[in-house]
Order: sequence, then structure tokens, then C-alpha cells
Amino acid sequence: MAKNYTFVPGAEFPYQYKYEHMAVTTDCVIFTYEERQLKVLLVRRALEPYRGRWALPGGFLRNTETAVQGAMRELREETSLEPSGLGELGVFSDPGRDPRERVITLAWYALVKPSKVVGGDDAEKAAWFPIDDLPPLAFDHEKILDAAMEHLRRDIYFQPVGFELLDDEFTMPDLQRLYEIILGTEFDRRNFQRKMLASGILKEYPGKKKTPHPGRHASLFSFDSVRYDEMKKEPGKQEF
Amino acid sequence: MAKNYTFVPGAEFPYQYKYEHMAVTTDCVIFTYEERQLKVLLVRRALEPYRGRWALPGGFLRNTETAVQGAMRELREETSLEPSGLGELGVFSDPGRDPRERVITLAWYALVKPSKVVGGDDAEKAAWFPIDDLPPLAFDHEKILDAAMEHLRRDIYFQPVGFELLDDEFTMPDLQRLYEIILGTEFDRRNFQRKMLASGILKEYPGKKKTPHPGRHASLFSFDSVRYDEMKKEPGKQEF
DNA sequence: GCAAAAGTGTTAACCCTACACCCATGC
DNA sequence: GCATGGGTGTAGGGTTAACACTTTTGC
Repeated sequence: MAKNYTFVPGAEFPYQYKYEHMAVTTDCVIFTYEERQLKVLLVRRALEPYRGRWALPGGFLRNTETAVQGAMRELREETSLEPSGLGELGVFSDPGRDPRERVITLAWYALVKPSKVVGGDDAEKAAWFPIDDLPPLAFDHEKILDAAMEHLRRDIYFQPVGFELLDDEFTMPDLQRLYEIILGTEFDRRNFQRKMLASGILKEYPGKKKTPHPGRHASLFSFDSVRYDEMKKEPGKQEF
Repeated sequence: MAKNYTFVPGAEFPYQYKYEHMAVTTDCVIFTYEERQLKVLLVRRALEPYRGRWALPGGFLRNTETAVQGAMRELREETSLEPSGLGELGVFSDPGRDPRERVITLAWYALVKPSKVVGGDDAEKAAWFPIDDLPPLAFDHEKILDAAMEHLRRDIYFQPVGFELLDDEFTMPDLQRLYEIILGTEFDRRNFQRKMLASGILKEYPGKKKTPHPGRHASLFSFDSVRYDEMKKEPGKQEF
């Protein structure tokens, strides 16, 4: 079969194809939960267009990597973060969404524990922003973020996403507030606790958490991953 | 800003770019439900690679259209079908999935009523196959189909997908069998009917359906889209 | 008449909801 | 001691799940 592309080193336009090809980028929406707030990781753009604006970490996909690998690489390069996996978010393909030329963006999302949050050394390059207090973003990244929030709201019914956003040990009120923020609702304390414990994926963790405010200290729990893996094998719809 | 691509008409490789670009295609998984079977629409490939094999309808994305528009166009060109909308399925980006060169495929899916099923005129070019009796497929299209089935199973909880797969009038046993096939489970006849009627999105339709087999004839129902639109506006998790 | 499929109603178990009281802690 | 927040138990309502008998139809 005849090759339908060629590479001409040194040419002004060295990547040459028989058929129309496209620029493809990946972007990542990385959430964490810290200080009772849902936060998202942004990077400051060093190049035009939108130079100086905050944007989702991401960049051009290389020809030898899968989309997930590309998203992971860009994320590592720009923020030193390496989540355990990326969930598929969607395709953003509006022909006018990038002023330079038509760019297809493959969006991904991940949840990380606050303990993995990058330090403040390069706060001018990468920083966490509360989801309800964001700076203006580059491109159509607001739209991508909206899609990510919607995915998060849907996933929380089927996967124990709460535990990927919290530190290894957490209190029941912390977990509850996280659910309330993501879903935009409120739960009864007692019913929430009962349902969570009944699901069987929590185990008690010795000790109490000191709170900075008055009131009884809350007990600590941790996510029982062994139990969860067993449950995943069993059939049936699972909710958390 | 300097242009980072150019077009050289007549050249062997007329599409030339400053940076690496990629071939992007769209593929569609179109389901219907007919003769008590879930079926999927396939087209026979006229060109290499995989010439003569059955494949999902799809093709190269053009630079002026969104991914959905491209998927719709290819679907129309290859199968004369125009579903009301396409749902996002995912990105297939394994570098080796196309033998010609690296191709990113954006996959979509839709549900159509059997009344829209294309006739047998060009059965050699496009045809419906039962989901559990498929010919060998081109590329990684089996993988795309698996992803589509999984999406269908998830969507059926939140959207009344059953009614997009059935004709305007249908019987309760038909609807039940459809749910059972998609979810791979069995339901109690009486409980299924009660739950469906309680959801309020069905209305009775005059007449009975003659069955080809012995047994009492089943009453007909239709989907109450007015009622459904009202319910969509109301808050709360809806299941069907 | 007989087998196959569809229509209908009742009961018990379970789950979810709403709600009240007590306990530990900081100030 | 008092305000704040956390831990626990229980009763009622609603939903789901299990189950049997009757009716209509083709052969």
C-alpha cells in the first residue's frame, strides 16, 4: 500500500499528508477536595494564544502514544502530577474553538487526594482553584469543566469517587460534605452515615480527628479497597 | 500570527503542517430492536484495508465540521439514515489500530425505530445484524461495539431509551423483552408492568397486537412524550 | 381441550425518611 | 455553662419482590 504521508525535515511545513489531517490535543480536568471545597488544577499559559491566562493542563498529542498516554504525559510535564487513571470526558471539536486553526481536543478527568496536591513553589505556573471561584479560562475550557462536573455527578452514583478525593483517613462529616457539594443537595446526617456503612466499603480507623471548631471530634474511617474489589466482581447495580 | 499549515494543490502530499497532525475518523454504532433481537447497522467496506469486511459506518472527518456533523454526514452517505441525535461513545486512539497510519476514531451511537430500518435493496452494502450473531469486523470495531453496549446498559437507567428502539406502538411484553436483552436479566411480568405504568411516561393505545403464536393478544402502549418532557424539567434522579 | 402467553391483585420484606436525644469539645 | 457539631436509635410510609389464578388465543 502506498504511504499517504511524508516528513520533510527542514521544510517550513514538514508534516505532509495525502488527506486532510488535524491538530489533536488532550486536556485534563483534575479535581481535588480540600478545605471543604472542590478544587480544580489549572496552569498558566506561557504561549499565545491566551498567553498569561489560566487553562486546563494539556497539549498536543504525539503520533506514537494513545490519547490517555498523551494526556498523562502533558499532565506530568506541566504539573508533576500522576493520577492512577484518567476517565474519558468527551471530544471538543467545534471548528472555531482555537483561533490558530481547527483543533480537536480529547478531554479527560481524574480525582486526586489532597496529599498529592503540588506545592506552592511554582504557584505562578500551576495552581488549584475552587470550582466556584475560577479565573477567566482560555479557549472553551469553561465548557470542558462543565462537562467534567456533570460526569463527576453521574459517576458518584456508581463509583466510590469520594474516596479518591479524600485523604486515606477521613471523617463521615467530611465525606458527607463532599457528596453534598458535588450533588448540590443536602443529606440527613444519620441516614447518610447508615447508608455509607451499609455499603460495606468503609472500615473504622483508630483515632479521632481534631477539629478546629467547637464540637465533638469525629471518628475516622478509611476506604476498604479489598471489600470494594470483591463487590465489583459481584453482579448487580451498585450505588454509593 | 503565522499560519502553521498550507495546502499545495496537485502535490503528492498536498496537506502540509508545521506540527504533527493526525487522521481523524468518526464511526457510528446504530442500534435497533426488531424480531425480538437487538441489531446493529454495518456496512461492507469497498476499499482496503479490510476490503469486503463488515464495519461500522464512518469515515474521515472534514476540517469544517464538528465531530457530530461528520459522523452524521458519513452515516447519511453510507446508509441513508438520519437519527435525531448522536450520543458520545468514546475515543479510540491506539496507534496500531489502523494498518495504514495512526488514526484517531471518535465513536458515536444512536437508537432508531425499526420503521426507519433501511430496505433490502442495497443489502450487500449496508445491513442489520443481531448483536449476538455478528460477522468478523474490520479494525477494532468489536471493541467499539462493546463500548456501545456498555453505554446502552448505563443509559437505560436514566433515559427512556426503550422507546427510541421500539415502534411508536408497542406491547408491554415487547418492552420488557427489550429491557431484558439489554440488561441481560429477567423481570417479573407484573412488577415490570406496574413500574413502567407508575413512571407515567406510557399511555394506552387503542387496539391489540395480533401475535403469531398462541396466547392472549397484548394491549398496545405508546410513549407519552408530553408527559416525559414535563418530567425532565422536574428535579431529581429519574429512572426508567 | 390444551398449551402458551397476557392481564390482574395481595402480602411481606425491605429501604428510605423523618425526627429527638445524648455526648464531647472549645471558648 | 453554653453553643457547636458528632454519634446513635426508632417508628411510619413507600417501594420492591415474590407469588397464583384467570382470560384469551392458536392449534
